[in-house]
Amino acid sequence: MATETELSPRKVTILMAIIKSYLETGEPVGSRTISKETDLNLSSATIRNEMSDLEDLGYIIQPHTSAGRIPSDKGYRFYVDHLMESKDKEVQKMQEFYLEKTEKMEHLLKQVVKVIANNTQYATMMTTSRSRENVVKFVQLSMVHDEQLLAVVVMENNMVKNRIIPLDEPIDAENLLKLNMILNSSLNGLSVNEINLSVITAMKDQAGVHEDIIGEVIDTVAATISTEEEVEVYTSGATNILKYPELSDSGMSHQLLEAFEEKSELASLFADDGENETGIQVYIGSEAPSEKMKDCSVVTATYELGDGVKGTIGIVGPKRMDYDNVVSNLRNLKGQLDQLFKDNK
Amino acid sequence: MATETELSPRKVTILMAIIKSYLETGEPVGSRTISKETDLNLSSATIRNEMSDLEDLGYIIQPHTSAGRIPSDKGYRFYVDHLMESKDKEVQKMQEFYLEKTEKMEHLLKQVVKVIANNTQYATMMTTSRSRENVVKFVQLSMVHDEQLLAVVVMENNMVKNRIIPLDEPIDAENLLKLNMILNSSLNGLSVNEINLSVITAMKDQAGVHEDIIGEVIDTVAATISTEEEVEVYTSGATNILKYPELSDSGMSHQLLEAFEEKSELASLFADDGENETGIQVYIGSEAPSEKMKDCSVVTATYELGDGVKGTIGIVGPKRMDYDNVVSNLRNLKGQLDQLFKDNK
DNA sequence: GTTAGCACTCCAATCGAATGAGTGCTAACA
DNA sequence: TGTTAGCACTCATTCGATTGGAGTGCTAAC
Repeated sequence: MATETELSPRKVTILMAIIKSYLETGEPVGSRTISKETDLNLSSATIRNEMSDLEDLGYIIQPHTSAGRIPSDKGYRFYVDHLMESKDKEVQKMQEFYLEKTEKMEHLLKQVVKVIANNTQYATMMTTSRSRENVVKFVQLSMVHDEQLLAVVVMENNMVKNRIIPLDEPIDAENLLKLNMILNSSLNGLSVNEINLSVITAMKDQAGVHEDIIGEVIDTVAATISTEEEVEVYTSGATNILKYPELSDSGMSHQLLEAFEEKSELASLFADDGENETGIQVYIGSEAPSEKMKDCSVVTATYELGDGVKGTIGIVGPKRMDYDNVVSNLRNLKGQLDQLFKDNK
Repeated sequence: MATETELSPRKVTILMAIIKSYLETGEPVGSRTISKETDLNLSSATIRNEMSDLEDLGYIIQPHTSAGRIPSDKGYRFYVDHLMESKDKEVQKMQEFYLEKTEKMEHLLKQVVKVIANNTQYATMMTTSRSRENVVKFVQLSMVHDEQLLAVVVMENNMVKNRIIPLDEPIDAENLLKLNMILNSSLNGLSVNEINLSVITAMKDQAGVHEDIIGEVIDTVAATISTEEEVEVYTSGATNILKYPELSDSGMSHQLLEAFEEKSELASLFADDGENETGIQVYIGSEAPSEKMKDCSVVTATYELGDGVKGTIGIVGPKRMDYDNVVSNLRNLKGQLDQLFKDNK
């Protein structure tokens, strides 16, 4: 990073002070303020000179002549990078919260978004990556009724899916047992995309008389474990968006809230990302993954949720976001989750 | 209804004209407008006299001196009642839409709220009544793994619930079969609140050695079919609230959107209601079920969704709502749903 | 390199006048 | 008795002008 050569230490101090003040107040910050707030013992005139330089370098912006300065995207970027570096060494300010142990992933994720949204006061969403590596652990067909067959599929990560299949005629116990054996011996240990035509044909051969039924069952099982249903998105605190005038005044808030309502859209935004990096990522303004969020900042983090499932959390707030708090929350969350899944193992 | 004696036909015409105009424009409506719009051929002065009377009677309100009149809650109420009556006789304006057939209730409900929210442009939610009459049809325990027991419960309405129970030690096939028999013979045909302590004790007695396990299983089954999880709320178009200035300007919109985000809260609002009446209900202003909605109107309708399950839909919009359109949508929905469940049967 | 001083810019708030929609009332009319 | 024309009055809204203040940029002196 070329920042060291580009900015003198004094400029860094001033830039940080400007951003800090702006994060707190939301108002453009003037030279006098900086002169008083910092312990540089410089007059406002000197600060003005430095600020003029900082503006030329693109770190701060003047909304209009005779107003104070506000950070540019580049300024925020500098602040965030600086923050990340320094926090690696320092002892983190701990953000205290606890996650209750729970059996269902669904509950855990709901809890997580709620806690984070509450702590940060920003809109929060979380989704799990549909890990295609997920493997069938157990399949079972049962007769629920004369004309209804219940198919239950348990995946390696303990996700359970089920479906009721209507039948024309009942299957007797013997054949049911046989079908169950065929299904389990053929499917167990296979991931969704390993279940190809040849596996299916082999099963149908074994099924004999009930070939047609097994076809339907397979279809059902495939649909059941298909990825489509699998991607759930959990959100919380979407309405926090309305708390920040810079977002709620423009039509922006409407679009953002719609995005949070239309969860499927969100999922795709964050899905691709975080494949390689599992750390915390900060997207400022135009860096954000969606055009809709160009006036926002987005912080994402990806976590291991055990059994090869990855979860991505995303926090959306104004550019004037309390990055410090958000990042320390996400760091703490990592700790919590890691511990949770270590214990569960 | 005493309206006929209270209001002369001419007053009715004027009142309807006022409301109609206000619904369209959202602006207070003056005497001149009415004089021109109606075919009563009366001068504005006469209209003014009549309007003065209507105000004394409480049907319309003047927001401030020298402004036009807007309908009061009582005025809206009159309009709506009048609308309902007349529409019973007239041929309904048909609101065209189609629901795709789908297997899962969940999908159907998601579709319904989406269609209605789109058609009306108001915030829409739907929930199913936790019909306590629901009865256990089928229970099954299976060993998924050495230390994991899968419990699946199917209710009479084909709702399927499942849970994985961690075990300390595996159960052998023989005992598993026995447990399954005990569970099915004891529970099948019972509704949730018929499963009381004596039933449970009886089962535990039969279970013998595995008493402790059956206790846990029962707890799980109870939790599984407990009402808590059962009430799902589907929403769509919540952000439509922002489209109506009278709601979005005051802090109102924030609260409303929060309510729509915190779905559980909504559920309880509409749950009690509609037990007796299965028709369409209109709540205007302070009649609305929640303090938060005192500046809104709420239209609810309850439907039979087959197998004794009832669904309640609720539409929340400004008092200046297009009641006509909303009601005809809900009427059409009733037709669609009835047909859908007739076919399925 | 730093500082004091000063002219200048521009936003935001304030005030007042003009505007116009709409009413209430009165007197005349059928 | 019901209807209408006319007129004075009220009040929200709009617009422009004024003002105050915060902040800058520049220059000259330290």
